Amino acid sequence: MPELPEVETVRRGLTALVTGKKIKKIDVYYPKMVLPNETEFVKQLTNRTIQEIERRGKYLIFHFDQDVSMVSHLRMEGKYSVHSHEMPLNKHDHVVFEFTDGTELRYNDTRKFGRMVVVPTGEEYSVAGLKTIGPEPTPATLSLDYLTTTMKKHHKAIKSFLLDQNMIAGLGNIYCDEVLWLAKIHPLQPTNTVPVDKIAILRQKIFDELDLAIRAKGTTVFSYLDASGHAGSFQNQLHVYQRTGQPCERCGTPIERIKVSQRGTHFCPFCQKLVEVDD
DNA sequence: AGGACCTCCTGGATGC
DNA sequence: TGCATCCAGGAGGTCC
Repeated sequence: MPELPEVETVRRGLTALVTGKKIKKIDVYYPKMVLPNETEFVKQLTNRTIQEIERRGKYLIFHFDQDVSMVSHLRMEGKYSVHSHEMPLNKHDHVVFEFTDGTELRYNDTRKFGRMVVVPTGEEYSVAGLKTIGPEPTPATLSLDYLTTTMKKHHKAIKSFLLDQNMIAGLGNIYCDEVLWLAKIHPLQPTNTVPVDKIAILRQKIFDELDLAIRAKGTTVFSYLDASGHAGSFQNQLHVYQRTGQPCERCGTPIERIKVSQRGTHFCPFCQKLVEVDD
């Protein structure tokens, strides 16, 4: 499931592969995937040239000439790849952008959860999801003050808080579990009961972990690959995610798995104790 | 505010 | 072996 590091890896790969290319033709094999509708999507993007690819949280934003942009979310299993026009399509290739140079950008998505929205440049943030997105998790954009203030306002489980893209952008199931283990916070700890010193540690762990993961070109889970078809390697640096029953690297206690916000959640019951706090 | 649950999807795992 | 059923999950939605 691509999260911030994986989407950033895709953005970098695609930037190198398709910047400057002009779209000649678009084939949509699963119309629900493109918005506002297939006709408008194809009309707006045909003959446009890709100028820049941006990322915000887990969203990719393609900027074209003529003030046209496309907001793309990979959701669970979305993948972009670049091939020559002659290469046969793969199963689950749903949208194909054919360029004037004989190559094409293909969007493949087994579960069909991904969506692409074409909008006038400047209106990207009117797209649902981006409209209310929280700060980017970098030292410059996610201040300790914001995090402390916001966390004091919410009573829900810290894992649910971290997963909420309106609170902080970019974290998904894998990195939430990882940063909570790193910061030694129980995933069910009510957000407003996390002590200030722990909040500062958590914030720093988020920055460090995302930096590390981006440097490893993301985590490869199931079928996820980057834009050039290469697998990331960060799965080798995970401490708790999908390690149920294996010993905690710090204390040896078997990692446990529970459900939080409908998500499989992994943690060390010894290192990450639920702290009772009156509030 | 936030939990509980549903929907969208498919393939891999599990059950018998 | 084969068929049925369950499960995973990001985000958006409803209901209470």
